Amino acid sequence: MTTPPATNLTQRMRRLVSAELTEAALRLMAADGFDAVTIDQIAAAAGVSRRTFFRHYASKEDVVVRFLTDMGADITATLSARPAGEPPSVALRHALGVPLAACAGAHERARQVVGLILGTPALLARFLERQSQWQDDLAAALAERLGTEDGDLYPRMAAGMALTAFDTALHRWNDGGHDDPGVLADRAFAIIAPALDAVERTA
Amino acid sequence: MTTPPATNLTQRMRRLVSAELTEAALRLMAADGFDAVTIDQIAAAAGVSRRTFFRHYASKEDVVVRFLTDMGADITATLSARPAGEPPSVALRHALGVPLAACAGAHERARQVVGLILGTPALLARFLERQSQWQDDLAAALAERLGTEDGDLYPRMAAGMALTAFDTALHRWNDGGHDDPGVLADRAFAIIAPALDAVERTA
DNA sequence: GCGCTACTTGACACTCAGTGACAACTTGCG
DNA sequence: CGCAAGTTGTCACTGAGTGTCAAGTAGCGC
Repeated sequence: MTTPPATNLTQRMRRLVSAELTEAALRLMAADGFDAVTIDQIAAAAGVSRRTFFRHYASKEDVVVRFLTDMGADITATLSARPAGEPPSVALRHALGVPLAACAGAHERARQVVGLILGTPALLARFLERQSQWQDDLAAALAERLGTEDGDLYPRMAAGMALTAFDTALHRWNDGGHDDPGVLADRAFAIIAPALDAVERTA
Repeated sequence: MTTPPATNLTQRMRRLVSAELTEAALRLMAADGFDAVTIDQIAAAAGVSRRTFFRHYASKEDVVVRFLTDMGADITATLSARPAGEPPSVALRHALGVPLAACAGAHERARQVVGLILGTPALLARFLERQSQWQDDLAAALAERLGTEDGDLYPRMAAGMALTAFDTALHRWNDGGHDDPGVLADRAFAIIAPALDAVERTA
């Protein structure tokens, strides 16, 4: 879903270089920290020129955070695909299950990336900026689902609460907690459910 | 509160230069946009050298976002000062009332700064990073207030929900809405209240 | 197979952000 | 008056990010 099949050899080569760059970047950053690694080092480790790095990624943060963009589209698509009668709390839990499943899937790599992002101010800032985009998209999809009028604060609030639950689960999973991110998310969503599914919503 | 009285002349001069820099920065950015303004231009407009700019502010973003740091301390202090028996939704509403009041107070300037922040990706990222710090502090203060055990997700969730309400009110106030930020916040907090004040909290 | 177009790459040069070091100046205090 | 502390300007440097141009290679029609 996030990796459309590469038909051309040119496109496959391009993807290969991108993958080489992210792998080199993550390996170096895991060892020395985000700030200590220069783009020259990343490019050299991947066997390309510095200029080529910027043809694949817009910035040093981007090479770590890029995949979040595609994930945002998947999240919103998942929400839109949920049955119309489903309560918002359940639909949102399924939507945010997409990135959580990605964490639970690639355990070692995911923990490394999450730890790097949450532990680096510059990366955390970019991460939150992406989440802000997720919130806008989720709110739009929710408003579409529920047919709310424009002035209503509920869609954006619901999206924000769901992302708060996601964030809290992610933080807890990252520092110390050996729990599964899914069960942490379930606990977090149980807290916000009373607000998401308040009775007078349909009135 | 955010501006301790300057005793020394040296300190007063320093504050004056800082104020001159922020005013020059905001004036230039309001005209040409954040990215188009260089630090050389800001320093020149304030009548100081480029190096001096960096002795007052750590980065170009910092000159716009600095005041948020002091505000974070005020917010947490306000929360801690609320009566112990007060429900979390009310206490948090009062705490987040601090920055909202700052908006309602300096109308023209506040709208300018908020519009600049919400409309500039780099500034939005820094803004959200600061809010993430607010969330940590608020969660710690809440855990202290309620005497929750370490594994409990509630304090961080409650802080996140309150900040979601704050953010939503701020966004709505910024684009279009001529409402008072306070009443927007009241509407937003009414949505999250059922989750914040769930009955089995004290059990 | 030949040639043309499109795409990617490397190399060079440039602007701007941010930092370290040093000398000159001013304030605060004895 | 004289000294310690703090602020400022200048110079020099690293690193991020961008524009431009020439060279090389895949894709495709002839």
